[in-house]
Amino acid sequence: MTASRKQLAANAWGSVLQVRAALVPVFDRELQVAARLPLSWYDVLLELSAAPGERLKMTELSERVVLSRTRVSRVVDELAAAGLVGREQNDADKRSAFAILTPLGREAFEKAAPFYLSSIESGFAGPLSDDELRAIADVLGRVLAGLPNGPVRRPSAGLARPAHSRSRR
Amino acid sequence: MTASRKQLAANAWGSVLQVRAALVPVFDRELQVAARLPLSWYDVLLELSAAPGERLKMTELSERVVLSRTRVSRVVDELAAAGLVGREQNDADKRSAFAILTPLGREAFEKAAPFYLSSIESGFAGPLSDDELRAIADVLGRVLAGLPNGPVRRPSAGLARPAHSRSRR
DNA sequence: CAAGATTGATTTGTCAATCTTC
DNA sequence: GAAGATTGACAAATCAATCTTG
Repeated sequence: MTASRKQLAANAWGSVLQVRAALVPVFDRELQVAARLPLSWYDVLLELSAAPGERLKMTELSERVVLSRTRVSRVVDELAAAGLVGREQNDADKRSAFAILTPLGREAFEKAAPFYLSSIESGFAGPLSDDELRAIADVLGRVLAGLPNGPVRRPSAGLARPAHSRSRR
Repeated sequence: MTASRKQLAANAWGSVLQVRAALVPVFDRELQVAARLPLSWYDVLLELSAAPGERLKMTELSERVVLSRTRVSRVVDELAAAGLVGREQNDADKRSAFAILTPLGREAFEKAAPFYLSSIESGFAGPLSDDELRAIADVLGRVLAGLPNGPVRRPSAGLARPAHSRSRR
């Protein structure tokens, strides 16, 4: 049974859907148990940690996080209420404001990250070799690069390096 | 900059999240425009088409479709209201009922499938070789196989072959 | 009382309208 | 009047409780 191009494509796409559907709820729970953070919070903290000055405009944030602009507004509200991020005026353009990581937020993220990374290893990466992981990131990265919106690359989704080490674009 | 195992894992996982987040809304819209079907309907029709007798118990259906048991109940309601699936008694076990594809449902699915497959090609598979598609399905398939719930394999997510041609496991 | 399935309440996420600043 | 962002109305998805049959 030689699979047609369409079948190959559909199988690959289907596997992406299934893996994410199976794993997201698991990771979310594990994170909540281990670090009291919902995945959506973690994602925002991660992106802020990785950003220069630990701050991003809302639009930038929603480009990086896998969340809509609207949703980001709400999540940042929640995070601000919890004291994990703050909002700061953008003097150059008063329409936009920065979301900025607080010390508490940094601490929360740094505590949570190892748990999340360990979830990824045990639920996802476990049975895969380094080369296979590289291949996935590479191949799916090319898919993203080909999309209208341009490549919205994330920092490793795990531990952020110190802010100044990232430049991008 | 040699990436650590954890970074590799996080990157690969992140790319899965991003690809699915970027593409699902696009495919959903394209399907609605082309065939007046939401993706969730399509998914159910697909699984029923691929099932022996074009019928499945609700639990079986929710194992195959990327939807919760609850959600499947509701989607099947909608599909039944639209005349695309019917419900049928299971005489062997009256607790459960079958969802079964109607002729109208089969027709709707067969009309929609080419559009969906073409979305997959243009939005996802486009820049990838056959081997790369195989690699993704294979590697992510192994991830799924390693999960507690056991591998929930889907039929090709595209065109279903006639019910009797599927046996597998 | 466990398995299969559905329903009601709640949460989560999105869309359209709005407000402010450029 | 367009860009950046938030808010209220709505749809989608999940959780807990329920009902029925085994």
